[in-house]
Amino acid sequence: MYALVDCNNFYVSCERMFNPGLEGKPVIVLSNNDGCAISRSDEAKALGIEMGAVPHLISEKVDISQLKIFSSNYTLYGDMSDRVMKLLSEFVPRMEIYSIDEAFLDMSCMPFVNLEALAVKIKATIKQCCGIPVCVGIGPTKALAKVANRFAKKTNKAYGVYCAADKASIDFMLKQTPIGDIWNIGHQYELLLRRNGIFTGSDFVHVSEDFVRNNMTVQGLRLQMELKGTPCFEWEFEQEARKVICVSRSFGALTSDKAIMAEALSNFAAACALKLRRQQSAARELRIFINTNPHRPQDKQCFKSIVLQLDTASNSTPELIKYALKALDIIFKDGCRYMKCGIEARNLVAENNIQFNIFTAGVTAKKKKLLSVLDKVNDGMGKELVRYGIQGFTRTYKARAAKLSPCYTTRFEHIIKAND
DNA sequence: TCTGGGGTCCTAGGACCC
DNA sequence: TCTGGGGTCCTAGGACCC
Repeated sequence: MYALVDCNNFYVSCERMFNPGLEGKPVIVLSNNDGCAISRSDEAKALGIEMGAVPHLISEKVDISQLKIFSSNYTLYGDMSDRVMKLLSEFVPRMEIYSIDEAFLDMSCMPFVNLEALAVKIKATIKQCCGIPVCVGIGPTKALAKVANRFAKKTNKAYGVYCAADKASIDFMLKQTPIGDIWNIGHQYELLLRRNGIFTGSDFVHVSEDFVRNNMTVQGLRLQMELKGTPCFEWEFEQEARKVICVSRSFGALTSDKAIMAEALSNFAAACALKLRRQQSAARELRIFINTNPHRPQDKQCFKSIVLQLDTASNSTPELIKYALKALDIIFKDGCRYMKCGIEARNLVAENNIQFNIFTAGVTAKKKKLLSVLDKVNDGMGKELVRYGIQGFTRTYKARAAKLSPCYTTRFEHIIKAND
């Protein structure tokens, strides 16, 4: 049996935790660069604010003075997520962290436990210890646990638990679940299925396997099996090494200044190198890209990217910066107003498995030591103190984050003060 | 003024091999 | 009429997730 625990409106709930005045009010959290809404309180949803809604359109629709808006504060959300996950891990022998606000719990080795009662207890504990409301769905497969979770949220959020452990409760749930609400059925598949008269989870389960295979690939077939009760999605208890590592951001303002782009790209390359070192990988290939704003048809458009093969696989900050700047020299064009750039490390190998050549073998150990010292210093400080010159200090490209809340749990100077 | 960022998996089709 | 057959590897593109 699987349980899926999912935090309700997670980012909004994190903001509310440290700002109780937000309780009962419409609250939204914006994406990077304050672009669009990515987390909404129930009150904000009730006002008709959609996922992905952009602020200037929201202000046309609702009374903006009533709405509390926040930039996303990933430091805070990441730390709150760690706390929730740590608590969850105390209830079960094994769990899989699925995303920042969701985890699958392994309930298969608990034959004498009342799973629904356990779920109720988990929910209460997370609320009490972390201040975050969650819902729990239970089912014999991951997909059914997912559907059960959504069902709990929609039908009885206050109780927040649905146990789809037997045929009757599974059928009951699938009949009431619109096809588009099922995990792994996105917009395109929803349209396709509706065109073919499939409107609910229950309809989908009864469609022929051939139809599903032909129209939705083996992934669709696996999903159908899961909804019928046969597990096809495996446990992933250990976080597998990433196959691609990408760092990219939109700028706070459009720019045609190559120096600014170089600064941005250097910082993204440094972040990318750090991520590579954290998972003990090195890249054999880098893709560097720069984009103008596709939403401005009046501007000259430029979408350039280039893939560079590295002589020797690398996760070194100065190396990646060097390649990034070389790439920028090749693809940068004067006269375009750029909105975004990024770097993607691909074709990764294990760090201790790098094929050196005759020129690089000796130097690398020394470089590696230097970088590990640099990482240690920066880690100890909780922020990036030691940097390369090209990374700069202006950060003029920086994304907008006009309504950022404090890092309540990770910075001493941001800790809440109690009035005496 | 103005639309996120970071991932995964699968498939079709082309290049190339014997 | 009739232009091999069976592989591998790579890439681009499309679907999905939070």
